[in-house]
Amino acid sequence: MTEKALQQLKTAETEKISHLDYFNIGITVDCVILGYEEKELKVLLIKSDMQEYSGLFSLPGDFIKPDEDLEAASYRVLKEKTGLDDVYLEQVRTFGNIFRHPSGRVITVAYYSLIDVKNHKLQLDLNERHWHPVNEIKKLAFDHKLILDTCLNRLRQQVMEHPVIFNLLPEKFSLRELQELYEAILGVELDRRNFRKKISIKDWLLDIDEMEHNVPHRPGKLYMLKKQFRNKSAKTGAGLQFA
Amino acid sequence: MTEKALQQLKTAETEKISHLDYFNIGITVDCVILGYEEKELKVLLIKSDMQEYSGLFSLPGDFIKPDEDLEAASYRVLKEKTGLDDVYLEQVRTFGNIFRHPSGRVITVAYYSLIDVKNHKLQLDLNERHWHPVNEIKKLAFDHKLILDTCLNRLRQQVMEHPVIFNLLPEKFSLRELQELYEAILGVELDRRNFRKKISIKDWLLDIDEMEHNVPHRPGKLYMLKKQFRNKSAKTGAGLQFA
DNA sequence: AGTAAATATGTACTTATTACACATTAATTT
DNA sequence: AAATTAATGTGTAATAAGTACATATTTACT
Repeated sequence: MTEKALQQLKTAETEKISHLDYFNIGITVDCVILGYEEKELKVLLIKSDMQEYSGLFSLPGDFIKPDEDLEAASYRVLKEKTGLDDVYLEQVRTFGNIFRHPSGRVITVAYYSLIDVKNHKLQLDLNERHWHPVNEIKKLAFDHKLILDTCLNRLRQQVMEHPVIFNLLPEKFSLRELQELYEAILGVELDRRNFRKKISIKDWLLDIDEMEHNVPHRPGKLYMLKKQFRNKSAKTGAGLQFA
Repeated sequence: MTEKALQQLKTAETEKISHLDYFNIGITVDCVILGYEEKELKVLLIKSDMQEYSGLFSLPGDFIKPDEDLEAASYRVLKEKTGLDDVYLEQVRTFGNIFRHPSGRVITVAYYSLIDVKNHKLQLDLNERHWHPVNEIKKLAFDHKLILDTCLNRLRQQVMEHPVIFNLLPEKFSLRELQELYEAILGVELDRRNFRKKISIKDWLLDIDEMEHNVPHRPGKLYMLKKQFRNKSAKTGAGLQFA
């Protein structure tokens, strides 16, 4: 940014602050990368490399590069940590308390994404990256527990209205698997018949006329998410009903 | 931020970028300040002071100060532009495309707030601040039209679930006034009986046993928002229903 | 052949949503 | 004072959605 340009940025209210002050704030993206394994919702965490938080885990994140769109930064972090790039990713909220980062002023934009754990071969032992069951997480570095909880709440709001969680499942799944996933996310038990009725009304699923294999009981039918809903942003439609 | 602290910030992925690069991004808050006047939803805009956008209006906003919480910055902007501080204010989304600001890299966090126009004496002629009917706005400086639309969509999502829009009305109001406000925000016509039924189920309103005055027809009863709902954040409660 | 464990399915009850019409009240006009 | 105007205030029937709940069926396993 040139000095001339900076002049233009200034308004009457801000003139007292110098260039260095303005631009002395770091901006990061932090990603809540969620997976689903063994009937549990899990989040990808890395060992914090900061002394202040030694022993604690934190969300993967990185600084935004000056020549990189905000959204691109979130996809980059996701790609670097998981190798995946064609996934659901949603911006949730920006966190900017002064003292949220012990080393200085850092504002972070939080995103969440949902991925199929089995579908990506992650080097878990390297880089101290691990999947952690979200229900067992008590404390994280920085304000990352708050960020995690905020993202989980947003996910819970989205989940019944939008077909967002299918990235957490394999391509073909049974209704039981889908119901168990909903139960894991919402933290409640659902009635099987009512669940099926509600899902069937949504008209999200394609009956592919295949059956489960290798289950120690009667196999269920398999379904896929209809193509038109794959990897769509949750932003689609607001759906206000009010006569 | 000290050099030592900066070292701690660096991760393997970011080491190639220098301090100056990291911190060469500006951060602002932009506020969509909404009011309601003459049965129209209006937004407070100021004349853009940038050559690139001469003649266009823009949202009020300002740089975040290094020693100021993000949220505090949004309240400060609101206070500076309207004189009000005890109002509903909600963070909506952060906008960070590279070229969204012609003078350099500026990421902005967007908020919206709702205020009672009559209740604050704004110096409209000074500073080129004006109320503009939202429905007549075709173009704004920067990406502010996108920001405005995003905030309006968020407001429309919130409005039936949370008692947020009462800041747009005087303290005492009739059900007709309230319905007209909903119609202005949602852009639809509502059935009077169904509207009243729905509002009465919410149990937000207090019947204060007063009547309208100075209306050229039969006066209606006046209501107030119950105290427990005043100036609450829309964040309260998610309300998932799924048996 | 019998048992275990899950699938698949329907109905009655309650609650919410929608569409729709008429008598009443106060101010204004004649 | 009576008539007119323009809004308020209210209820019901029909449809749709949400909830609680039980039985027969299918496959794998022993």
